[in-house]
Amino acid sequence: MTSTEPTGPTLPQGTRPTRQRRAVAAALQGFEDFRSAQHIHDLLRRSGENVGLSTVYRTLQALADGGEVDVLRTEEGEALYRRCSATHHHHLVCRSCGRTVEVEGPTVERWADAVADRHGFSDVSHSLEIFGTCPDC
Amino acid sequence: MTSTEPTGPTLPQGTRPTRQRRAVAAALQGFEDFRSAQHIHDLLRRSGENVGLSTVYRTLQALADGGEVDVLRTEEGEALYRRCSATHHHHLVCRSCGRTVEVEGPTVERWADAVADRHGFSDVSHSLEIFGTCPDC
DNA sequence: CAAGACATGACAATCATTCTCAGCAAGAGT
DNA sequence: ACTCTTGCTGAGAATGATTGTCATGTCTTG
Repeated sequence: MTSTEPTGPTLPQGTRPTRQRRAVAAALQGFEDFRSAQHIHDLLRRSGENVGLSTVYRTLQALADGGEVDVLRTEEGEALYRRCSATHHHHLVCRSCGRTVEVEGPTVERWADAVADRHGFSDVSHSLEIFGTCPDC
Repeated sequence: MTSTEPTGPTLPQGTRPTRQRRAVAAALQGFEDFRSAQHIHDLLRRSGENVGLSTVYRTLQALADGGEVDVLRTEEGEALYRRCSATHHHHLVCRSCGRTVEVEGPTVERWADAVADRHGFSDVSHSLEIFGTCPDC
C-alpha cells in the first residue's frame, strides 16, 4: 500500500543495489539480442566482474519479475534475457545466428486482448515470437 | 528417397505402427488439453499399456515433427503435447487450471509472415500463446 | 525359417535451473 | 565509527525434464 518512490528503473525497489546486481544490470546494457543466463554469467566473468551463477539467475529473475527485462524461451525451452524497451513489442529471431529484430503489431495486441476478453479470461498476457532464418544465414 | 504413399494421418510415414506408437497416439485422443510427456507416460501405465518413457518421448517428438501434435512450452519451459486439429491455430491457456481454448487469427498469421518477409527471413514459423485466468478461476 | 533393419526400454548421462547454507556486506541505530 | 540485524552471495549439491546408449526384442522380406 505504500507509495515508495522508486529511485530508478534499473533495479526493483526493495532490493539492495549490490555490486553483483549492478553488474548484471550493466551487462544487460551491453547487447541488443537475447542471451542466456549462462552467457551473461560468462560475459561478467570476462569483464572481470566475478558474480556467481546463482546470483545471475536470481538477479535476472528479479529483473524479469519487475518487468525490467524481457524473457523468452527458445524452442528447446532455454530462457533468454534481454533488456526491455519501453514499448511492448515482439521479436523476430534468427534460428541459426540468434539475430533479433524487434517488431510491433498493434493489431496483434488488440486481437489477443479481444480474444481473451471474448472468452472471459482476465489478467491476460501473451507471448509471440517469430522464428526464421535471416538473410545472412 | 521413395515417395511412399502415407496410409493414414495418425503416424508419420516411414515408421512402424508398433503397439507402443499406437498406444501413444491413442492416449492423445483421450484428452483435450495439453499434457506433459511424463503425464502421458503415466496415463499409459495406468491403462495397462506398458510403454517406456524414452519411447513416449521419441514418439511424441516424431508426431510433433510430422505435425500430428501441437507442442507448447509452459512458462517454466516444460513441453506439453496435445493432438492437433487440422487447422493451424493458437491457444488461450488458463494459468491456474490449464484449460485451453483454441483460437484462430488469420490476420496474425499474415502479419507474422509479412513481417518476416519484410526482413528477408525465410523458413518462418511463429509461436503465439495467450495466457490468462479463466472465468472459473 | 533366417537375416537384416528398425524399435524398445532400463538406465546412465546431460543440461539448465534451483536449492542449501555458511560466510559476507548493507543499512539502521547508538 | 562500531555493532547488530537482515538480506545477499556463491560453491557445490540437488532437481527434473529430456536425450543418449546399447543389448535385446520384433517386424518384414527373401
